Amino acid sequence: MRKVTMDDVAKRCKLSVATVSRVYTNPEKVSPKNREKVYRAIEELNYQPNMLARNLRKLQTNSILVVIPNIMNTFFSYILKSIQNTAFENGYQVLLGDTDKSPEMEEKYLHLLQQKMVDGVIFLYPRMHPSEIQRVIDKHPVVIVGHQETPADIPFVINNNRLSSQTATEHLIRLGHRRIAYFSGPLGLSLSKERQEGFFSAMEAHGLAVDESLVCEGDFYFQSGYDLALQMLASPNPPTALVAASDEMAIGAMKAARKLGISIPDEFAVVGFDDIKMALICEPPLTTMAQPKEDLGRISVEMLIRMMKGEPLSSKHVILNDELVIRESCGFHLNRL
Amino acid sequence: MRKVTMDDVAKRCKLSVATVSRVYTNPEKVSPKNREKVYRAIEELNYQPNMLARNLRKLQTNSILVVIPNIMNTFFSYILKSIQNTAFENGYQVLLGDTDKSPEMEEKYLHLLQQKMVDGVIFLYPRMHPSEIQRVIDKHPVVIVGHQETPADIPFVINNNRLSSQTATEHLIRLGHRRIAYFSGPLGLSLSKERQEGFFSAMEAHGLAVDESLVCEGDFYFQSGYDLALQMLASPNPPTALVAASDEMAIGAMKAARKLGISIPDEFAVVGFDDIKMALICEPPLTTMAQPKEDLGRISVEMLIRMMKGEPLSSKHVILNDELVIRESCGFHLNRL
DNA sequence: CCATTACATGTATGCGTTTACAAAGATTCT
DNA sequence: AGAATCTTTGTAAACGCATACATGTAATGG
Repeated sequence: MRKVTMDDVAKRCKLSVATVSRVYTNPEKVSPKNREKVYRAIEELNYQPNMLARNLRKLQTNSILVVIPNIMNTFFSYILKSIQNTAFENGYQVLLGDTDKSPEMEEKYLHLLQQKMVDGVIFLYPRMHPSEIQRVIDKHPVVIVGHQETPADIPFVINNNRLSSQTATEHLIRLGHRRIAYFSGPLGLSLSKERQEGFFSAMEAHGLAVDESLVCEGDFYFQSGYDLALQMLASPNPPTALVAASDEMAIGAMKAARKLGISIPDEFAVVGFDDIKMALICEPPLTTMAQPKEDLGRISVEMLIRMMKGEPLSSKHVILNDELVIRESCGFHLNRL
Repeated sequence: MRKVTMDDVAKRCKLSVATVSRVYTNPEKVSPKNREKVYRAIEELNYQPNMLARNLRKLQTNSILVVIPNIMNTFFSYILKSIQNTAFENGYQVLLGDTDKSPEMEEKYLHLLQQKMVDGVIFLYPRMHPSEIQRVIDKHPVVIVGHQETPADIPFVINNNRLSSQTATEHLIRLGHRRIAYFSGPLGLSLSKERQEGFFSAMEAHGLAVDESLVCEGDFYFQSGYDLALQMLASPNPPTALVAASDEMAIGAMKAARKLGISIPDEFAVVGFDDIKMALICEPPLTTMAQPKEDLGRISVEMLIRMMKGEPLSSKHVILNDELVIRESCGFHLNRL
């Protein structure tokens, strides 16, 4: 029982390869009688079309590449999951490109486009410079998720970082906090800057001074939130609340507070960003700006598919809104705004 | 700037396609002088070989499929990450197949093998029946991770569930606990059964009776641990310790304990299984059996690559040992065994 | 100096499909 | 009935590369 090709099934049912091929691509073009014969032959021989040949002939692979900073991060993997689901429903395979946040890796993966290994790519939170991206992809279908600094007109879908950060900050202000700290992500990233701006503008809008010593740059991860908070909370004039640009940092900060015997939310309120799985499970459950992860994934795939099919995009840039989910880390958790 | 093929670069440097092709596959077979010319032409034309053609010609894709129950689960995604890294280092792409634990999805993804879309697959924690797997893969390279019920001789790499569960239980026993609860995973899975056996055998070995009302079947996830513990801890005669077959369930149980005002580890000790990221971050940090996730991933890829190359396997079945990492959820956390 | 070998290159075939085109058969219309 | 049209099928040419084989050229040995 060696490899069975389309020729074999053609012989088997005494038809040409062309008609056999047609029952796959244009079943309605072949007579019901012969179609039946072909199906039977396929069944009997347990034939499966060779995708390599099909791909070469059609010059497409029906697969897309997802370039992702880190699959271990549940925020990213949630989006990835949404992407995979949507892709699968539409008959696309997804190739995984975990970059460990390295621009070099990003570029390597992008080359799969010119090599025709994938028909398109979804680029999650790129670190590469936009103009570099443009240079590499050279008119291939790409949609970017989570980053809008794209002078080249690459389609993207993002959330409204500035607004959301503002909302988070205002939540704390409304709760009576005046001395509020802010932990940002790496400021090299535009989304970090946007979120930081949102914080500043909310403070300003309410006539609150920002103590610069209370705004620090982290790296989005747990440890940095922990370290930063440990130091800050032990200082002479600690903040009463914190806006963190990621849930992990927020949770790290809470852990630091607990270590110092500072109770949350009574003595220290914190709000995070992302709504990762842990936000619900940690102690106390974290109030956070929930990003529309599912939509980010789904919409990006839908856009990409349209591009790959050469259909027009209703809009090249999609901006989604986040939602403040209030749990217990800020107090007054029964108040729905 | 149209699609540039190997013919173009051949013309450009006034050589045949054969020699151009050879600088990719057997550079040493072409004279240094011409090799240089080819390189230059490639550079000038910005040529990238078309993988579709190459794949068809060589009847292989240099990519592997990873079938995975759920990428959102950091335990799985850790292994996936290790797989991706190893694959990348060896020049392989990884295609993602998230199944949401559905055997039907598993089977669909497995078909990519016969369709030649991938050269081999790594099958993480399959739910399909082994004989079904055998039927579908039909002599293609496959290695299974985390499941050994494979009458068909498919290579696998697993951890020693029975032993580890025993070790975890003994840790609690040594700490003086006698009334110990056990939360298992779905008992349809062989690894759940193995872990449960380990628990029972440890108890028996120490002459301890197992109260059947204290062993419950969960589903590995947070919520089930929470629900089970909430009920059990509120009962008249609660256990003083718990062995959970997953970290998520363990953390769920700790959360339930906290809700009931039961202090950990003083009134209730718990040990988990897996050593997921959250185990370090949760409160208190969880003592757990750490699986060799990195090795599980790396070794499975290494085995698969050998198989794809037709090289012999030094051993078809690899069994790795877990490691008890002692943190604070059982007390006496300064004691290294 | 020619026979033998080693090396470098070119020619041409095939990998397994899809599809444009041609051909043949069935159907409709005048 | 013959022309015109539609439907169904077959023939053959790609798709872009790798490679067996043939050819040509340089190096080696007697």
